[in-house]
Amino acid sequence: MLEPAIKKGLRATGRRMTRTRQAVLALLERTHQPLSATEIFEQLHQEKVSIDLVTVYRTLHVLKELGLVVQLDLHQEGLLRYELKEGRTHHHHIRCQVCGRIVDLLLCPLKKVTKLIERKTQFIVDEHTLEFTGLCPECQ
Amino acid sequence: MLEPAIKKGLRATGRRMTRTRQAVLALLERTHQPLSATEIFEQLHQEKVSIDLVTVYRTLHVLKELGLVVQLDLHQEGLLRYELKEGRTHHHHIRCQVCGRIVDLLLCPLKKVTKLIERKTQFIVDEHTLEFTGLCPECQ
DNA sequence: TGTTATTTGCAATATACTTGCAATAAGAAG
DNA sequence: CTTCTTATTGCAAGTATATTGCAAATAACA
Repeated sequence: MLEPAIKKGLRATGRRMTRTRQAVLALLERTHQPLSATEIFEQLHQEKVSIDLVTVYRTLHVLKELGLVVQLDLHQEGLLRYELKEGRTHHHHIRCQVCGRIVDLLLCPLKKVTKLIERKTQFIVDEHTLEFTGLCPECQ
Repeated sequence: MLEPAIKKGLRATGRRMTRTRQAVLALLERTHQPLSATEIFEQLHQEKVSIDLVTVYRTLHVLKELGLVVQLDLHQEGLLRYELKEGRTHHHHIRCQVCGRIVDLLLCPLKKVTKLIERKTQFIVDEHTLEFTGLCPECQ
């Protein structure tokens, strides 16, 4: 249960803990895959939780602003996914092109590369996307 | 001029070289930034070339199929860009968050990482996205 | 329990991209 | 150079993801 800490974060920014925010958070907590807004909407409807898709989008926006959730733009999906941060460190993902399963890669090999890019381009690097696709063991 | 070679590729797949395909190719050739479908559409219109946005999308689709063009999904843009392949090797990009300028990074640091991922996850890795955002020297 | 500001749902809108179909044009054949 | 076949185009409409405006509902404090 991460609710108490989250409630604090919400209150600190003049926001409220609501049924719908609880529902979205709880779903993200018990699902071990990054979810899209539509998937959250559909899953909650199956569970007879009444929530509008717009509210899902707005909730995800707030949770992202509070730093509770990470927004993912996986390779060749054309939509955004979200996963709970919950003390986890920066990492990347690989998605199976056949079954859609997403697996965490508990690594980021880009620290040195970022330094190199800053030296070569004179940019100040802010963020990066690094996402893989392939075939999972079951789908090969 | 890469037209003759391209014409061959088109003919070989039962396709034709048309005014619009020439126009899109020529624009990609003289522009040294990856372009989106909308940008191509607008630029050609400014140059008084009559072309429909749908045709731009379809043309890019064909050029990608023929392997003449690479499709890019940069970090936090929510649209696809295209650049001519034209003998260039696989590389990545950094985009300035302020002015939107896109600079080529003539590197891909992921060969070893890919091997590692395959070993650890048992996936067969197919493709990856690696794109950076930051501040360019002029916008800092 | 009442008050007020936040949040929600609904409808409408924005943006990127795709599809169906009749009209047009490329380019091969005569 | 004219004709014929078929790929290609433009237009209209459609799909998918995400955003915005506003009145109604609700959280949380007094």
